[in-house]
Amino acid sequence: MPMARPTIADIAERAGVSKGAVSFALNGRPGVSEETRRRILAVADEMNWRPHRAARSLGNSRAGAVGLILSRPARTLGLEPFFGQVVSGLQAGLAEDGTALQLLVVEDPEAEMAAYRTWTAEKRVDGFVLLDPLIEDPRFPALEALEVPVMVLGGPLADTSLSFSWADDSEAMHEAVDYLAALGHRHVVHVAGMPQFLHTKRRMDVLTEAKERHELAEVVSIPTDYSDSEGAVITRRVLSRRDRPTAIVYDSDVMAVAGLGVALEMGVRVPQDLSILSFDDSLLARLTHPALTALTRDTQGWATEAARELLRLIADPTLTVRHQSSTPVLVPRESTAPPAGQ
Amino acid sequence: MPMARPTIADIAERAGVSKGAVSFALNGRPGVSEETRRRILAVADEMNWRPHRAARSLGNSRAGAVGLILSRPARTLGLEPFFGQVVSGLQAGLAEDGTALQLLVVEDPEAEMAAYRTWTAEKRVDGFVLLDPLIEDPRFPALEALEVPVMVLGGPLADTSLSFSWADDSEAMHEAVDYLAALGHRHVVHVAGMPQFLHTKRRMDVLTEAKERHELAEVVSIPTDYSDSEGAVITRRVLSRRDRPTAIVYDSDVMAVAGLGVALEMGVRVPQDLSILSFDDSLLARLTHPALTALTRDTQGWATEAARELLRLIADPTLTVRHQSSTPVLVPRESTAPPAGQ
DNA sequence: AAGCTCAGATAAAGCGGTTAAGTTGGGCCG
DNA sequence: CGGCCCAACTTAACCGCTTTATCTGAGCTT
Repeated sequence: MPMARPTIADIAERAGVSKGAVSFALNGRPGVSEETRRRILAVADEMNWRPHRAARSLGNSRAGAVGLILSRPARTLGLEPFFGQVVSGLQAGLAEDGTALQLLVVEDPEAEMAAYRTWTAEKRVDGFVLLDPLIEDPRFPALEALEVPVMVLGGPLADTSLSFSWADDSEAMHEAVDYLAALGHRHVVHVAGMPQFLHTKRRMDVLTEAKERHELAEVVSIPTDYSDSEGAVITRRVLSRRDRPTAIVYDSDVMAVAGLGVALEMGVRVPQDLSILSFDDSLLARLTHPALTALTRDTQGWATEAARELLRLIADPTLTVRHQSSTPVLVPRESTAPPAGQ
Repeated sequence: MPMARPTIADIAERAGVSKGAVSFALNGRPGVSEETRRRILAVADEMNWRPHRAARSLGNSRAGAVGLILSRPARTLGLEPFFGQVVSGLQAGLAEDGTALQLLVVEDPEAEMAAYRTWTAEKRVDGFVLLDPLIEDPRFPALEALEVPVMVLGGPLADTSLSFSWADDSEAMHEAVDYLAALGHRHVVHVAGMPQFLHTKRRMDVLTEAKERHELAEVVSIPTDYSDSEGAVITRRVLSRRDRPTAIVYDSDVMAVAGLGVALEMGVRVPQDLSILSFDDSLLARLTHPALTALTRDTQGWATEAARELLRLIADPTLTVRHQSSTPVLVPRESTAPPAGQ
């Protein structure tokens, strides 16, 4: 029969020291001589000891986990590659420290807020990662009030003490528009994401500004809910106009692929009659024919960096981290070309 | 300043009872009268009390979490919609009970095994969910030895005491092959998944058997690593033969989409010259043109059911659960048709 | 040699719950 | 009316680890 889980008391007995000494030794803090430390570590190793998580948490009031709470319809998780990337990226960063990732998917923002409160009150996690910051995000003040470490993926954020890690979407959007303008496009439609998202707004702002800079004839941003169906509907609508755009920028690859499908269905050739650019890259964008020109970024790496910053923040809650990760890069593929008649 | 987190001691004092009574009341177990219970609950509610997770775990030796450990290259997580579906499905089932899902992504099977051991030793979780059972899966005996509740997603499993929840892949594959045969296909290639996976083997077996049953001229299963690139390479190879197949069944939608791309690139028309069927459905399969005929199933619902079963198992570890979920269903779309010259 | 300091260890008090083992007092029985 | 039982509570131990005193003795000072 397997021996019961050893505790530090067992180690202490076997090593002939006190529980306290064992704790000091195992945590690498002063209070024991080097020699005793080595002896204790040897015994612990020999007995195959592992700290009991709950006991440790109770003792030092660290949960050893951080929370990620998503309020999107659950099925979105499987659809948007973004989530998988973020989750595995976060996980990688946290794992370096032995910290776990607790995931919760809820249906609405109220449930999300409730979960922040509950998990904080239960000391279930040491901090949170927030996705998709909104323009006037009600979660920010609430979380500030909870006085819990938070790392927002997105930004930059003003008017909040919360930490964030951002990528320069504006710059990336500039690059995209400059590229299209250089190709000779003057009628550009932007199929955007949810208008309340901060990054959606920033992208739309760049577009408005770009219109003047490049003396474009038309630049419109149309907000959506990120679904493939809205992407398709809007594409169908703008391609049905007499004065149709020669280029469309999509805020997600799912919408871009849906849009491409509509173009095919309507006999609009890509890229001859229409250029398509996706502000989001993934396998999806590469598997289509033609493959989609996209703004690509290392989402996973970004999330890993953010996770590390969050761990720093948890270690020292007085910090406010403002971290910037690399700017998305334009990867030209087959879906963009100069407009016909150019 | 915010009042410190209330503990049951605070509640006890305020309600004029002992800590024990409070614990009984809050957990709905006998030992207090209905009236006292109500009073205690009222006080707890008023003080906005939440149980401290670690304390509770230490007391009743339940971690209140289950683990999901994946050993796949981290990027796969973002690529395969399957994972997102499973994660959100599990999460939904566990949430009903307030149980959390701990996720870990590791690079290789050794690290996966190490994590099972560590998490069990640390009492970090109460049980595990296993994905992708292998034919002679070394994880099974190891986990049996650890004496920890486990629910395998896949099966059916023999020679193990582990519980599992399965969907009848064989039956589904039958349906797919019958359909193709009925359309008139006699040369069918199966671009399979990893050969060591149990479900890959079962699908391949069905195909072999189907060959005789339907008197097909050719039926080949070609194992792959599930990557889009292998899917493409193999498709290119089989389509280059003089005697090319008239239908290809892919074990994942990612490979199916990649295969469709190759067909387009080679001027092979789908479905006129080639029928494509995907043994896996997701947005991906629906967004392509033509949309892919696929075997579809409610992965998320399956995971939710499995999660519930795992909770039962944790409550009563003597159980061995054998749960069957619904069989995948064939959804004909545009990528399948009778072969040319039929 | 008395007085200090300080490293190296011990003992014991938590941390916030759960739970086994008492302790009451009222109702019911013969 | 004494004896018993049982529901309703209380006490206190315990879960496994951390952490804050507290203790001890060797080495230095003066």
